[in-house]
Amino acid sequence: MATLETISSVDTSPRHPIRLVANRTGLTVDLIRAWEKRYHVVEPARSDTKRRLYSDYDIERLRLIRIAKQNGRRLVDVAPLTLEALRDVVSEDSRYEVSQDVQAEIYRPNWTSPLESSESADDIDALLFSVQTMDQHRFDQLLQEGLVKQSLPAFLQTVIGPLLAEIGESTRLGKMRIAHEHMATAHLRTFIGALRFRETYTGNEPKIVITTPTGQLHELGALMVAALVSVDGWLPVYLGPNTPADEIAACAMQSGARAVSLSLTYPADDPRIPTELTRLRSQLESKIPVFVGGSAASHHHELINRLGLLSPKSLDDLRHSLNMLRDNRFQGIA
Amino acid sequence: MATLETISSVDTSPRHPIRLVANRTGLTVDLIRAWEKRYHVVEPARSDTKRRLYSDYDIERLRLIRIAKQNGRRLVDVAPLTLEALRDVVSEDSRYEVSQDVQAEIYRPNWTSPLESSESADDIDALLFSVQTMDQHRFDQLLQEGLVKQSLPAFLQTVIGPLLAEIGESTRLGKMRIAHEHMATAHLRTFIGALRFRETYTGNEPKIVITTPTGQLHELGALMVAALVSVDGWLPVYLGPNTPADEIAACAMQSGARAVSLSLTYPADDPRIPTELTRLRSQLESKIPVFVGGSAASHHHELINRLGLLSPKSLDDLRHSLNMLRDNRFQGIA
DNA sequence: TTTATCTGGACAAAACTAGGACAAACTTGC
DNA sequence: GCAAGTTTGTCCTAGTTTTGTCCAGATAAA
Repeated sequence: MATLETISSVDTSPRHPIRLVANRTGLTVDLIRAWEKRYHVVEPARSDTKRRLYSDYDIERLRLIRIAKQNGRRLVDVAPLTLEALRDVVSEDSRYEVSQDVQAEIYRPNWTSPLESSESADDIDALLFSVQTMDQHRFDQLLQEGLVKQSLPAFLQTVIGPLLAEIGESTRLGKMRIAHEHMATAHLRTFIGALRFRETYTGNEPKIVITTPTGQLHELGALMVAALVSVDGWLPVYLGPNTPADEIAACAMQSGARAVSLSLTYPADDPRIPTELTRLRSQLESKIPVFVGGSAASHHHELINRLGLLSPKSLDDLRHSLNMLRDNRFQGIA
Repeated sequence: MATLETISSVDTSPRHPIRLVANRTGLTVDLIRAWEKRYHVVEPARSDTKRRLYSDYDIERLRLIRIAKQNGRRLVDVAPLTLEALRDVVSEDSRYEVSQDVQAEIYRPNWTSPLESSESADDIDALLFSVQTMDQHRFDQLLQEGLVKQSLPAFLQTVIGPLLAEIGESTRLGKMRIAHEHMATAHLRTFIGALRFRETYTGNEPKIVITTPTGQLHELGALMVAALVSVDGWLPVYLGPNTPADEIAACAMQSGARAVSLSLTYPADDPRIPTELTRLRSQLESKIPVFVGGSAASHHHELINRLGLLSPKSLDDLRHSLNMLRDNRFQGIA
């Protein structure tokens, strides 16, 4: 539960000086102050000597407002919005289309006393049921609702991850048809892919190449990573599944990426994996870390260590390492 | 903020400044004002300082009028129309927007001949350039802009189709890296997948199962079909690529689909295709037509005829057949 | 000491508004 | 086929609002 708390909401503890906020958001120091003066865009806490101290929440709001302005919004209109409302606005605008967002209250049934621990479990059951009845519309609806209820990282970890595991298991045991699995996978591909549009783009984000190596055809894990890291201010260079090592390296070079993330799921013992990982590591600058995740990563534990690749224990672990790297506090292999 | 109402009707609350409207519709600020001055095309609300504030309804009208104009309509004629009337006009025009023979060529790209010149050639060049420079943000932006300029069917046929052919060709000739192709494919997968959300859902739509058979891993063609048919009031049951025949049939049965559409692209001569198509046809009710499209469909011409499958000559041909089927005027094999 | 941040105000650039001018493209009438 | 009229996109001017940048003097941090 403690870990869930830390990832389910944006940190509101005030600690960042204005200079850092300016660097992180791409705004000038003067402008941040002017916005505060005129529209109370953010009202940072103060140190005992009146220095402004911004929280992660403030920074995220400023980044979103910058994007909203770029999209043609007026400061007056966006300044009073909450973080969630801002996300919606930016998401809607950057897609140039009617928002697909659904207000959770309308569809949320009258659960007067939901059990805390099983709340996500109920969601997953409902999702599984909609898959088995091939009710696509309900499936999409449930995904949207689930996302409204919690933050994106929490949603991916508590709903999407377990859902994928359940669907895979059910199909393997014959409780569900391959057709059901296909439908769910296709919809999740669309859904998670669209999540990246919710996030902001300033042009200053550090880049990370995300893909799966040759032979690995399942891309949902990689796509989840892409959605996840964009929350933390990275720009994912997403290449889809099944990318040869040479191409990954070339892409990292051309795009100037600061990291590479691979996802291994199935088949776990593909004989091409050692070759590909070795080639990738040798062709990449050594200062660029390679993260290897996914359910099949543990099958290659020894190889990963030998090559000096990184194998985060969880999505949270990956996020943490990337945050360190982004802020130039990365220490390499733990 | 978008609520559920947005799904069935368009929001009329005024909140968008003119710059944002210009961004979304592709019109210039001057032009929007000129249209208002001359024909009262839209009469936006005003802020307390006389700034124009447009509603979603206004934006949708402007977007449709832009398309109608591009199709040769005069402003005087379309300016007074309601949103619904405009939709009808645009939908009717889009049927004749592209000449039949050009469509056939594009839908079934000839990999050895270069792209024919068209109005969209500049757009495609810009898209190709953004792929080669790995400028993902620009790529997405260009896709959005392209979609604003014309109707969805026309956009898929004049931009997306040729773009895919061009990328494939460039990669084959070594002018482009595999990494570039991967990035473009991944983004297009997200983009086209998200298009289906634009359409409305009443629950009464006839369903069509859309997928690719075992061995066919490229799903973009199938996904384009899914986006396309939803414009004409079908509900696509999209299964992603690589679905076994038994599963397609089971899915069609469970969902009560009235048609099945398959896309064949690569490899064109996969030995599993005859078996799979035969199995599918034998397991499906005979009244359910199976459409087989994609660049590799012509390699199986004889097989398709023998099994009584349908091979539309173009995306427009497919749309036409489906419209007939939807209205119960379908005559079977042409 | 030097550098960074603070407040409050000044100023200028950018964006918007209204009204009108103009040329290119298109239509109509002969 | 040509001239006259109409339609339409773009541009201009001048006044207002909104927004970004800069400055001065004071205080705090490195």
